[in-house]
Amino acid sequence: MKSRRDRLREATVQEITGTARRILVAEGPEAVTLRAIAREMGMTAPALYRYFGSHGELLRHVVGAIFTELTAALHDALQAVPNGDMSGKFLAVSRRFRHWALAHPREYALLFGAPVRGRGHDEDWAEECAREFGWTFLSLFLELWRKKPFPVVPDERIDPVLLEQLRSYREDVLGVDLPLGVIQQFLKCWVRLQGSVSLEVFGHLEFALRDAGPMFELMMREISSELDITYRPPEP
Amino acid sequence: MKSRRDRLREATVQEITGTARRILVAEGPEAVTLRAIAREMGMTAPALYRYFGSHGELLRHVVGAIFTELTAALHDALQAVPNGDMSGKFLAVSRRFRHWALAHPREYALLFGAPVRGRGHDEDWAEECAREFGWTFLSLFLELWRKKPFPVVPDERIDPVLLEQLRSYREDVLGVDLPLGVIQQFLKCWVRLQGSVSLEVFGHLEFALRDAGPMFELMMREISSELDITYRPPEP
DNA sequence: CACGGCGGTGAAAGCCGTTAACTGCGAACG
DNA sequence: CGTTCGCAGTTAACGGCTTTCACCGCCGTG
Repeated sequence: MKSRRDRLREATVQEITGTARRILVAEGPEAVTLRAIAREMGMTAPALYRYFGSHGELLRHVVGAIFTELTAALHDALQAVPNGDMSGKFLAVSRRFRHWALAHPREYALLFGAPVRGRGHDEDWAEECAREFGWTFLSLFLELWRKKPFPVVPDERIDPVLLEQLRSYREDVLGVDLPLGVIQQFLKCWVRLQGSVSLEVFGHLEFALRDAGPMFELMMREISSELDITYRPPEP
Repeated sequence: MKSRRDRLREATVQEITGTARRILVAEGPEAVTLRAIAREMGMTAPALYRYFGSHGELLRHVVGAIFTELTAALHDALQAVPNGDMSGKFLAVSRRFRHWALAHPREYALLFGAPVRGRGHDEDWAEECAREFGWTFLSLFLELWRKKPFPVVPDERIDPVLLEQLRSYREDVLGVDLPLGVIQQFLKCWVRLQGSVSLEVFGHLEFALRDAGPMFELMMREISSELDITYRPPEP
């Protein structure tokens, strides 16, 4: 049972992360200071210490919130595709990820740039949100393979050093029963996907491309053929 | 003709960027403050304004210096391979890039993370260094294609939006005469290369892999086959 | 030799995070 | 109902940060 106090507190926490994020979007990451947040809320900076142990802890909380929003966006894209259509779901989630990143570059930079080190007494709430985010893509990938298996390299043809890591990831983290080649393929795809999105968002393709969309679609075509997915161009 | 004053000034500039970088490596990017640099040099912070217009300008100068060092590292790797061996050169440069990034994660983050916006009266010295860095890889790629052409998609089968951008990049920036498919292939490879290195350096593969080396080599194998290169595993 | 400009200083303004002491006010308990 | 306790918030202050300003000594040039 939540007391009135608890509800108020929770609301304040939400207001804090909300204003922090508004400042992030409007004025960039270096403008997200305790004083600025407090100012915008009609408070003073030390009051924020009633809610977060430090500036970094607050930031990590914001990171967590953004992660869950991103996850929600992916799920939204997922559900907009009819349930049998695995190819459609895969393409939709991938495109939604890129689209979200381009629409929220500063949030993306916060989530996927050089990480904010150190953790508070939340231990790892942000980490938990990040894991959940990763899981939405991974679970889709695994479902895709189960429903419509694509060819996968047998264990004997995987680099032994890599094999061992894949195995421990499967056992210790996933706890599912799958060929390790599937996990290898997942990582390959994920690296290409997030890699290309990161480069684009951070502006590292602008030296040649004003609009990297076609390059992204080209990659999606290649990935689709690797996964035995029927590629369809985006709608709009 | 450089006067004595000019030589002294240049030496001081170098000392500044040197100590800035030492602090960056030892204590992280947020520790690279004007005061810290000045302290380490036995000066006071305002003195640095004789050399750089602002903290950001100094940082961008450091970025430029690091870019040229990275470029030098790539050239070093290049020349260690006998001159005819294009496959060897391509593999060597790619691996050296990853190796340098892993050996200098903080510098890498400064160069390839979310960019430091705003420019000083240098206009774009750092940009110039970045271009030169990009050019070392691009020129190698083009030489590779000229000496041993790999199959390339004809213009008609390139996305028209992409085609236009590739064309203007070729005309306005490169000024060379090549099929646009070559440039498309270059961008595809570069995105995979830098994308995977960025993810690894920023720790975004640690959720599954402790050592991403084998994944990188797997990618190099795939790229090699796309470029008709004879893959050879790394030496050590 | 005089002097002007360059490299340096200290002080100060205005940010920042963080801590500490203090103050009401609402809720809980006797 | 009255007391008390804890929580949200304040002000003041410390130290560090960038940046500007006024000042000063010295070196090289004319």
